[in-house]
Amino acid sequence: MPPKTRARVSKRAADSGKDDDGKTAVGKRKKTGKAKESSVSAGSPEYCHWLMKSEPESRFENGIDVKFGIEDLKALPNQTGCWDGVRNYQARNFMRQMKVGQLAFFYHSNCKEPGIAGVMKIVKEAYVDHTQFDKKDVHFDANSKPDNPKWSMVDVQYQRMTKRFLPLSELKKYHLQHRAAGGPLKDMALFTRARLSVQPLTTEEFDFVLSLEDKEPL
DNA sequence: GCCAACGTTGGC
DNA sequence: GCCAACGTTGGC
Repeated sequence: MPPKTRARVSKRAADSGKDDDGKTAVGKRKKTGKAKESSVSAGSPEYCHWLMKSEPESRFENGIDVKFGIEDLKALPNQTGCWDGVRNYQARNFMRQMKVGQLAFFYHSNCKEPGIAGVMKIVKEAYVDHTQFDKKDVHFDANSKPDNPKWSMVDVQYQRMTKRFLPLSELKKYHLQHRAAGGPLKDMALFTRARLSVQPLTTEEFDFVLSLEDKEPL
């Protein structure tokens, strides 16, 4: 059985050279079992902003620490890393829609204070996540074969910290307000698709969240 | 540590 | 292709 873990990033720097060409992941893919694969072509909106979750606090999975917070991304060469370890089809499919230059929130999950810590940029589009073939990796997937890889990743580069940390609790208050009275966060995936580790934001959602930087905490 | 929510698996 | 059982996510 494939590991069904939350999305997580390794401490690996992204520039390690050997990546199978970045385009294979985006093109045709075989149907893989029963998981629903949303497709861009089927009239779904094309998103251009994202939110990606990772855990900033130490947690051990099979004896391996999966901690990877925004400070860890910042510390990598070129402040760039590959977002490996995503083992959920919807999350993977969103990564496959990402384009170079697009912005994503770095979200801290499963920690003291969950919320948005900073902004990063997509610097390489989807390509094969090599950790799926690595028996020693937490995210090894015995069902995935190199001639038909299941999982993809993108490279992200640190851009900046948000001017202040934007806690989940605050975002949730806005979400509830907006759901009741209308507003940009009424359908935010963070709340409507709670467990999705890579998720899209509309421009309105993204801009509204960024505008909170300059506001007093709610 | 609890547990609700929800994605995935597998029997039928 | 349905759906109950199972396992994981992730806030609290």
